[in-house]
Order: sequence, then structure tokens, then C-alpha cells
Amino acid sequence: MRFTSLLAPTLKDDPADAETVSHKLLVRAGMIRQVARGIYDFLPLGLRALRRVEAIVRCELDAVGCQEILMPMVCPAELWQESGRWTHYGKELLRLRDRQDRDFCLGPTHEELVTDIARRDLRSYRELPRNLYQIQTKFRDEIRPRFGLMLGREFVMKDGYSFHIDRADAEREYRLMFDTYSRIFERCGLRFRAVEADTGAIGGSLSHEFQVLAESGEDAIAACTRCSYAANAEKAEVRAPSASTGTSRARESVHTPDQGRIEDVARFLGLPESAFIKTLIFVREDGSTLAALVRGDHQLAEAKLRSASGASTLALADAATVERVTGAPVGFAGPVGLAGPVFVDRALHGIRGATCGANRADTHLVGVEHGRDFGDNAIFADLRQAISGDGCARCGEGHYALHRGIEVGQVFYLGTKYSSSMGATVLDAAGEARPLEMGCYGIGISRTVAAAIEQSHDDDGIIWPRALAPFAVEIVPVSMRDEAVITTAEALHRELNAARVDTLLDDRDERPGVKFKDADLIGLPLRATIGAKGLARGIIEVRRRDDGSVEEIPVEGAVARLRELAT
RNA sequence: CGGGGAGUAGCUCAGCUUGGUAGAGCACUGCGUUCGGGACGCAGGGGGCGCAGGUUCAACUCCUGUCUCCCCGACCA
Repeated sequence: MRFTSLLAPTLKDDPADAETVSHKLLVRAGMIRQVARGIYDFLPLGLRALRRVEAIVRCELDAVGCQEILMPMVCPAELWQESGRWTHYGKELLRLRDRQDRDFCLGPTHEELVTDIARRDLRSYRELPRNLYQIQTKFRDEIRPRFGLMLGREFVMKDGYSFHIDRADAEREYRLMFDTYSRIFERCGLRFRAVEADTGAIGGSLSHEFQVLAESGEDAIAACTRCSYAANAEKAEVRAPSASTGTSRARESVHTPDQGRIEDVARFLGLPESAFIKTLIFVREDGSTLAALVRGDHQLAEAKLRSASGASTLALADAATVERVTGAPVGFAGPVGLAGPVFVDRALHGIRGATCGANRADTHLVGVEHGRDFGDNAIFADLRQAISGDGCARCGEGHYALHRGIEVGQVFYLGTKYSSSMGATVLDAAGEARPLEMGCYGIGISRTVAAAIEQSHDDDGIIWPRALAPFAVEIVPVSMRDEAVITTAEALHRELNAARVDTLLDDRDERPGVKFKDADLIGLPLRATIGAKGLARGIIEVRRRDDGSVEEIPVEGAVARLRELAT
């Protein structure tokens, strides 16, 4: 490909609306362009990177027996009504109406559609297992899209679904997909970690996320330094503390005017935040309320509370509800005398001399003690987010180190959630109709492109992993006025292409500095610089984008050498 | 949805406080010089200031409405 015919509008300035590195660099390198919030054009270079990821995904999935299909982006409401998600999915589901006034939605995921295929076309256990996938544009009307390709509303996703006669076979497939995903991300050249994950709104019971490790990641993941256990910090089980904390003292109330935040009260009273009990009020789906207690310096993990309380959905109570339940404005809730179910994090078991809200305006209680002052209606559970240094509950010995990650893939064991609600059954060997056991497996293709950049870049631009680079080699003729330079560059370009090495020839009549800057920005793994001085000595200079190392190679045999370096 | 910020040339921004009919750098066009890390000179082209109203002799500047984009949002009990 010639630069002069490539649409690659590189920019010197960072775009004003970009925050993250990948967003800035993708735009600056002329790979994507924003069209509306969370919606982007892919320009040729960006598309090529996207296609690289797709190709790896296809290759690995096809190799383990998956079959590619393509389902519609516009989905009829009926199927979503059948599964119940038409009413439950929420505002992320973009609904539309056609000219006949029929309801449709843009598919944010395709369990309904694929289950519909399965129930129509799969009849017998003999036709199982099946694993169907598609690579397609998805739409989720996110509340707050951000960070370019990281959290778009429209994005490219590979979603796969498998069908089995029983749970054992579904779990076998789950493990197969787990291994396949590991291979896919390895091939992409990414540093990642597979972590146990919450199953979230989709449901199911067994799930791993594939997290690309990057400082800018939005997910916190906890990995044991001793064993192989790693999990989303939301889910990572925290080992129960061995000893209770604090010293006993008499309970008394203190006047804390306008001190509603733990941070403020802690300063006001000169106490550490860890000596506080944080009391949060939640509302269940049916409108009933419950309280959750964590230590002042800890964060509640909503997913844990959800499973401890058995509530399918939980929402933090609004100010009016808090006042009704606690009898005090927001900021002064506490467990003492609080009615209703109270879920308590294990770190508070046996706590003494603690401080909490008094359920009275502008008042806190000090010297609060578990057992003496609260606990009758307490249900103890692991409720908080893991933090660095927490004990690993899995091996019982190690401790957690926290990392930031970008979720690029997830594998789920789904069970019969959709097959049951949508009547997707097959006959088993005994001639009995059984709902299909299902698994589902996703990879954020466009997000993977962004994640690769978050993980691999420098001040000058992108540093593509070989496997994802839009081109393998960029040829930079230092001058477009020098016959020998041009001839050599053209020949190299031609021969590399013939040798199936994707090559970009920067044939623009620009000064060398401009070309070098753009080459660094675009970030192809190898740059072959051809200049008059080098040619006089019969050499071409090859520079690696990742470590900046330079190798001079003879013009004779340059193709073979470059091909070697490129693979 | 709540809070904050911003919409002026392709990009990054200045100009609005104190209304008088729009500017810089980069990019772009032509010519010349230059040519191994974002060159230089000269000469050019391009926007009427998100949109719609209003006030005024006069609005990018003031007022009202509206749209779009960006950032933050249990952390508090």
C-alpha cells in the first residue's frame, strides 16, 4: 500500500475530546473518527487492525469446531418478549419501530436470536454439541460511553453460543473455550489474565473474564500472589479476618453537625476511617429495604451483597427512603436499633469501640460494639471489595495483589435460562424432550484493539503487537527526489508484497522528519529506512518500533531478512 | 438523570469581561529554497462564530430556549 493513496489523516495535536491514550492515538494516527458519542468510523488503518483481531478469532474458533453464522442486527421484539428481556434489559436496549409499527431493537447480544435458531433447527441429541458464533456490530445505548473504542455504544463483538445435551458437556465446552480464548489473546500478543467473574445480569453460574492488564483499565482484579486464583475485585472472596478489632468502651452519642461523610466525621472526631461502620440502605426489586454494613475504609461489593441477600436487583436507596428507614437524613445511619435485615461484612464481626451514625440528624455514636449494641438481626457474609493485601480465601495462605484490567472477553456457562424460557429442546437418547444446556462466549473485538494500544505505546505513538499491526513493515524512502532511493524503495515494496509481507510505502514527498514522526505514531513493528547514504554502502536500515533497535541489512537479500524479522 | 466544562477555519485554540461586523499556530494551494527526526520565504484560499429566537442603529460578544460533545457521580450512611 502506498501512503499517497491511503486515507490516513494523521494529526499533530491530541483531539480535544479524547482522554485515554488509545483514544488519542487511534484518532491521531488516523485510524478512527468519532461520528456521534460512542460511535466511530473505522478508517483503513484502524479497520486493518480490527480485521487482524477478527482473523485470529476466526482461525482459533474454527480450529476447535465452532461455526460462524451471521444474525441480524435488527431484532424483532417478539423474541425478546419471549425471554422476558424486552422489559428487563433496560434503557441500554435501543428500541425502534418500523413503518408497520412493529417493535424491534438493535441487538446488544444475541441469546434470543441464537436460541431461536437452535429450537428450530436442532431436534436431537445426535446433532449436539454445536457451537455457533458471529462477528458483528452490536449496539448498547450506554449511559455514559467513553474512552473511544473502550466503551462505545456501537462496537464490534464476537459472540458465540454453544448447545449441549447436559451440563457435563457444556462444562467441557466451557473449558475448551477457556483454552481457546487464552490462545487467542496470546496470539494477539497481549498480556492478560483470566479471572473469575460475577455472572451479572445475563445470569448463569460459571464465568471467567479475560482481562488485558493495563494501568488505565476500568476493572480492578485481585490476583493471589501464592496460588493461581484471580478474580474481579468485585467478586474475589476475602478470607475472614482472624481477630476482632478495637477496644471496648462505653457507648455515647456525639454531636456531629453537618458531618455526613465518614471522611469528614473521621477528621472531625480525630478517628481513623477503619474505626467506622458504614451503613448503606438498599431497596430490593419488590420495594423492601435492607441495610448493608462494611467497615469505614472498605468498599461494598454490590454483587456480593446481591448473592448474600438473594436479591436479583438492588439499588441504593434515595434520600427519602433512607430517612424513612433510619429516621435520619443521609449520612447518619447506623446499625444500632435499626430494624429489618442487616447484612454485615465479616470484618465487622466482634468489632468494638466503633463509630457509626446514630439514626438521628447530626449525631454519631462512638464506642459501638458488635453483640452488645447491634447484631440480633445481623447476617454476616463476605460483602466487601478485595483490596491489596487481603488474604486469599482460595489457598488460605497467599494475599491479593491488585491489578487494573480491561475486559476483552468473557466465557459463561448459561445453563437452560434461555432454552427453557424459549422452549428450545431436543430429544435425548430415551426420546425425552430436554431443554438445551447452553454456554455463551464473547470477545470485544474493537475493544481488544484499544486495549492493545493501552498496553503498548510510548510518547511517540502506538507500538502494535506484530499480530495486530495494520501492516508489518513501513518503507521510508528518505527522499522522493533521489532516483536510486526511489527505485530501491519501489522494488522492496513490490517484492515484500509478493512475499506476502504487508507493506506500507511512505511515498509522500515529505521531509524525512515528517515521515519518521508519522511512522512512530502509526506504530508498525518494522521500519525500513532507505537513504542515499545507506545505499552508497549497499545497506537499508531496519528499525524495530518496540525497542528502537536498529539493524543494517544489505540491499541484496533485504526481502528475505525483512520477512524473517516480520514473523 | 444530577453536577461541572465546552461548541469560533480541516485540527488545536485566542477573541466575548468593557457589542462596532473574526484572528493565531498547524493543515491546505502556488512558486522558490531545502531534504536522515514534525524546514523556510513569498503569495494565496477557506469560517461569519452549534442552532433558533430576542434586545440593539449594530451581536462571536448581552438575554431566552434548544441541540451536540467532554469530564465527574454509592464511597455517603
